[in-house]
Amino acid sequence: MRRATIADIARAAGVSKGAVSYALNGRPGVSEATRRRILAIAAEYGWHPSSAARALSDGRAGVLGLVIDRPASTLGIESFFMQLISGVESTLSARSVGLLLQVSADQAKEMETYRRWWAQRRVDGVILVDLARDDPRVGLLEKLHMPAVVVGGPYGLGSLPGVWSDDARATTAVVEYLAALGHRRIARVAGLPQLWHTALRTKALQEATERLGLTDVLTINTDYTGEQGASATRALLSRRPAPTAIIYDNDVMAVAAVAVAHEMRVEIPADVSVVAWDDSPLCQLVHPQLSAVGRDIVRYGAHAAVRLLDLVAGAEVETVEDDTPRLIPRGSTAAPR
Amino acid sequence: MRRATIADIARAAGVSKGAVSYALNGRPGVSEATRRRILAIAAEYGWHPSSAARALSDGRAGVLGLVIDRPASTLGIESFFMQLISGVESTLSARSVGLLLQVSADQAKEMETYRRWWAQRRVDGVILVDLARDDPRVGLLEKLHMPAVVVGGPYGLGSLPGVWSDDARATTAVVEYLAALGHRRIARVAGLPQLWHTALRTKALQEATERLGLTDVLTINTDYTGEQGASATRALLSRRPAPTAIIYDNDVMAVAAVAVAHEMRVEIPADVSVVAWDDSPLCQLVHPQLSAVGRDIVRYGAHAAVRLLDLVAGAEVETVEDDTPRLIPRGSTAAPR
DNA sequence: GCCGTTCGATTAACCGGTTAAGAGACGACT
DNA sequence: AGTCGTCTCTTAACCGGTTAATCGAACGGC
Repeated sequence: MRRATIADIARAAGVSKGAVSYALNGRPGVSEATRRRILAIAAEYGWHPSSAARALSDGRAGVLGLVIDRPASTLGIESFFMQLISGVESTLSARSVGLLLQVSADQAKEMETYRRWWAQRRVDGVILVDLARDDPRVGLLEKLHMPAVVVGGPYGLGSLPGVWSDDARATTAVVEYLAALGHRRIARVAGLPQLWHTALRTKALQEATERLGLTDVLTINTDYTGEQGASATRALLSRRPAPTAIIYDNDVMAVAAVAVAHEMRVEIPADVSVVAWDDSPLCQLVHPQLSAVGRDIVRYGAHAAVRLLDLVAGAEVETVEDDTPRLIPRGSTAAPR
Repeated sequence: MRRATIADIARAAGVSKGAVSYALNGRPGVSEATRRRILAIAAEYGWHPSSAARALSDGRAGVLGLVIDRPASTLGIESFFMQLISGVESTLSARSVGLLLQVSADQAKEMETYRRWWAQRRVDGVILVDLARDDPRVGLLEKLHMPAVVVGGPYGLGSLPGVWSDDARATTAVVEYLAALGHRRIARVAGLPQLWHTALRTKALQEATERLGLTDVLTINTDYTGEQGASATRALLSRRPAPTAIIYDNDVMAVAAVAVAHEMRVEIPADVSVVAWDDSPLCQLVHPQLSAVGRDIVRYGAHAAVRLLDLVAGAEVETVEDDTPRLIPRGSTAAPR
């Protein structure tokens, strides 16, 4: 059966296309009786407006875009993106707005995608993730005047609004907690150094350890994969003196650390305490369960989506701070031996 | 700066809209000189066709859809879907086709999404995942005449083409391998029982153990979460006699098993062998590394996307068998003590 | 010189909606 | 009775592409 168009409904109701459009959009211009008749026919036909026709006519695509440029290998197990997508979706699907997803090879491709999407009017705006220092994507989106909300901040946003969480404060809290437990040598297995949040955490870690008079802090940068997390952990645990606490920039690397500790006969938390950043179910899957810095990523994604929709609708949208991530102590942190 | 339309290009080149369309689509009807001039102007303007206008005109959305209805909590860490999406994307982005993603609450919502997407002409077709027995989605898509490719099979597909892998054969191979190692009591922590692949694996497991004269096989169904995997593992390891080998239906539950074994002072693989189904980087993150049944999920997704594009283009598409998953032995399997 | 082709371009309709402008019908008010 | 306003509905243009039909000019053949 052919999919119904507004003309089919008009014919069935014995009115003009225009009347049908008014009726279906709840606008004045048709009597209540006619409106009800038209709505009944539309429902019977299972009619929904053609997204293309509506987009062409009112200039709105009804779709937001998200580009992720991480390789499939790391994308798979790191739960952050899937959680974020779930959150974005919860906002969008309630409003029947679509989410166009692209997994990109690199930043150049990602930028090309923005240009194309915008020229094609395929999306009304995009959510930007993995904000880096001197990120060229910010300038591009500004130049295109393409609505965009950054998941991240508060620095490096240019004129784009962002949704950010205070990683620096959370880092300080973690360091203070570890120091209170008696740790003096804290190390960190960090993510990509060019990312803003990596840099912010690194800086906060340095400041906090300095202020508290801790020493021997080492931050090792990685690409977030379990392999690099594991080898960084091996390197750290082989130092003499070894750190008594290690902070990991994602859940995957922290889990890898548990395996490395096991393999090296190092006990968690007796010999070394482990803190994972971005709590996830994965952290509760290993033994001991991992103390983790957590926040509601699903809600974080939902917030970003709401703000992008507002921005697309023409509202003024300011950068906003989301909840500060907080430490959830579990079995992987304790006083050093 | 306003985004260029075909009319802008026509004006700049001093020709009609039609001529521009012919030139940009590589069709006859314009001279080579004019074509080159038009192409140069289009490139200079950064012109791309409005997806809405093109969709309206030729009836193709240039977008495929994917609905996943798992809760955010399990979606996050199970790498299957992200890998699948990466694979689908690798095919689609090469052809500038979009992927519309929806994370759905339940199957009813999912089916409503299909109806809406199709009526709205928002997608040209969909990829169906998590095929269940008597799956109502199959009948719906058939009724709508909506192009769809199922990731799964070969049963329960109705008239829809599928891309499937022979889980039964892989299950048999795993059982034979464990039997050859000397295992007599094999258990399995399975996924949702209504899913076809769960049922197929269960049946194959029963047949193989029966044929090999193995006993005391127990299959416990779960919802794929680490918690349920952990409690199923606790239950199994508490039995007397306990199974000497356990097969898990996803990577997350197998990882949870490692923690449970640790907690219960049960040694892997000396006391119990563990096999994970659907290998992922996660399996190599724990100690010992998990023997796993693996296949290239990214490629699997890419295959499904190619077939769906063919189907949308009007080709006859048959159900096709993908590579059979194969066991990758690592440190979690050995002869029983 | 006339006719039929071919080439290169234009014209106009169409896809399925939205919406400004206009046109009847009807009741209220002066 | 005439005028005005309101309500309901129709008409037609428009969004930005595609494409069948058409048209004019140049050219070759007789």
